[in-house]
Amino acid sequence: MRRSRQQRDRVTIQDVAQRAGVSAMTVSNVVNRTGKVGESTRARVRAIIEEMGYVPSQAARHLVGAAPARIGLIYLDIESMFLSLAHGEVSAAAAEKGLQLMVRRAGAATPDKAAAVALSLVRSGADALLLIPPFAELLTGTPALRTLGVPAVAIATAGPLPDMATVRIDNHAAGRAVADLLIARGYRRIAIITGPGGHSDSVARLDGYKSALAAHGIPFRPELCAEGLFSFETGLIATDILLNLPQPPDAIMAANDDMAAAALWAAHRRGLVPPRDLAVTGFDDTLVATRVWPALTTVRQPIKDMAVRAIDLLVEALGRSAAASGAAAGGMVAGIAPTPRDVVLDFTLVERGSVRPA
Amino acid sequence: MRRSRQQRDRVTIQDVAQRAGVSAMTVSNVVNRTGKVGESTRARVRAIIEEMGYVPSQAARHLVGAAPARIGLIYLDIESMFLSLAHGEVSAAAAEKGLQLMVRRAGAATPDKAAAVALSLVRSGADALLLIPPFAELLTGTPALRTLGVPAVAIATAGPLPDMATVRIDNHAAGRAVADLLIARGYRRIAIITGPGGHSDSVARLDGYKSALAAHGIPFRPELCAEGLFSFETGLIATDILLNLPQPPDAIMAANDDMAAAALWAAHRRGLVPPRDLAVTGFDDTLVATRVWPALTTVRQPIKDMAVRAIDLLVEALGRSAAASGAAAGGMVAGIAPTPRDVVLDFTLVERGSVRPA
DNA sequence: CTGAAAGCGCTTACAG
DNA sequence: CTGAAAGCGCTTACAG
Repeated sequence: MRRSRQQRDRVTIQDVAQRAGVSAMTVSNVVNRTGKVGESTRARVRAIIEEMGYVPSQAARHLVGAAPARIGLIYLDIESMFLSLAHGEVSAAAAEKGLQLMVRRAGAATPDKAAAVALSLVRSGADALLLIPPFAELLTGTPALRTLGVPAVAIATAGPLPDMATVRIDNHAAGRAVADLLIARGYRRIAIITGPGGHSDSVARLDGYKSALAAHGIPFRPELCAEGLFSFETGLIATDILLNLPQPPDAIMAANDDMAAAALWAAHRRGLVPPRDLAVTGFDDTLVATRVWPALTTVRQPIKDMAVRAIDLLVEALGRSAAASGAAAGGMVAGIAPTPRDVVLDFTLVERGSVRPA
Repeated sequence: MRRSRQQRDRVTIQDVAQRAGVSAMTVSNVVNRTGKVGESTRARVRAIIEEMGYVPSQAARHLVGAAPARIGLIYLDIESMFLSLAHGEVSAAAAEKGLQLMVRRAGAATPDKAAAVALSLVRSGADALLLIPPFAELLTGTPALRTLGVPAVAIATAGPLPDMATVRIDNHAAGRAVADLLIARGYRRIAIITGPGGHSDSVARLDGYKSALAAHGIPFRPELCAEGLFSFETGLIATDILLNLPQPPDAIMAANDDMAAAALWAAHRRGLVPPRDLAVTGFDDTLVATRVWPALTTVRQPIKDMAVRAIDLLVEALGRSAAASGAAAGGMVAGIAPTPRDVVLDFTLVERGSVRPA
């Protein structure tokens, strides 16, 4: 009489089978579209499934190893619009493909922490890892990642990585595009607030900036180069340092929108009116870009597409590893198409009010 | 030789049992701290679990109905800082308790859509529902919710609801507090941008605003009352309407931070300098509150605490329904402590630069 | 084209 | 304090 929580009105494959007068196996074959079931049987079973509201138990499918894989996501719990967007999009993309996302928070952004969380994720059954900043950089090259033995794909890295697939934009080109725009608009003392030194995407953007200056014969001045940590607060500090320079910049390129918002903030606080007195550009095109005044000219990373592509890569890698073991069992050896290891998506330079118009 | 994806190096309860020279049941009892295992056995088993890196299979636990419940979350895919924060905090709180969160997107904010998604969630195995705005209001009172037969708890509602537990702040008091502050700072033509008419939390805040005016002998003027839809764009429109009034307001109370950011934006666009020319207040204390200039004076809803409390209520309700069926089976009848149906948490009025200081 | 059997990893009664 | 047995809902070989 007593039913466990699971049993709550659950229609099982047996119920459907019995009602349809077939075996559970046949129902399973109908549900999974294996094409092994006759047309008439299939139609009848489908109708009954619909009528009874049957939904396969994910738990049971997992148990027999037939469920879609579970992918592990490590996230850093900081107030970052970009990370929370990325987190959300990955979550949506995974759900779309019917994958289960296992998210786990890393207390700090250190290789050790990252490795520990990755390990715990894999032990709990994660079949693959999806890395969002800064975890790809933290984990790449470590023995931990190799030991885990699960495929990993990273989003928004600076470039390709040897031990995982990557989905990203061309950060060098993006940095170059922003600097080119600023130069085209007549700014000449262009400062840059980079991300933390270790972040190679930030380094790539800095290089793009330098190449733009060089192309236009503008000398690179180290004092116009300030380092931030991607946070609003560090953006504020960096901007104040820049604006206190004997010859302050007329434009500031920030490595993300949060720091760009801070640059605007610091400018307002001094009574400067952007973009007249100071141009500011962001990066990522997060929600804050359109909330601040003036709205930020920024680089849109296609986060949603990146998430979708990353999930696709994961599905592919997972499928391939299954196929590989099957082939091995069958005695075959080669012929497996290589997964693209580095997907580079287009970015968009979004022009808004924080840079003066042409 | 061939192993399914599930089998990837998984250490099972059997492996541990064998190595420890006990039965799987005993290992299970150690893992689940049932207290039925002797001290020495427990210590030995624990050591072996640690050594082998055993992690129980959630799938298997689910299958036998012993796993922590799965809770369904319906979300609306709009660009709302508050909703994305709430989503994130609920996700974190659920993970903290080891609950599995099943999130599903509703295409539109209609009762039908909401009911359909809720049903699909429950059919897929959700044991309970966690409702974030606007789904509690959409679902309350509908036969759908009653039919589902799972406990539901809602976050950030205007008041208690008859068919679900609620975790919220006192919206009337919050509206009153903001208006009181504005009046104390000398503002007298205080406009308000509300949420959509249907939203009762918005109505409650409006009432709080009215009561503050009344308490200070300031007449309520309907023309100072504009309706928004919680979006930045509608905030912009509402603000322009207010600022175009023959006698424009000297302060604007917005129903959320996004619309407050829009009010600031519209003010800047006209060359007004806040808070000198116009005070603006927000609601929710989301990330944008500190990104805009000047930073928003706003009401902080304790989203994180709300999420935690909501999850706790759910766990409690789930446990109780299990206990209830157990008691029923044993022939008992009453004595079940009622779950608190309406938890009211404290809000905080956060003063920042968008209102002039005392 | 369809099915009977075994088993995924775990826990719940039920015995000792 | 400990264990043998049954079963959760599904799918994978293997037969017909």
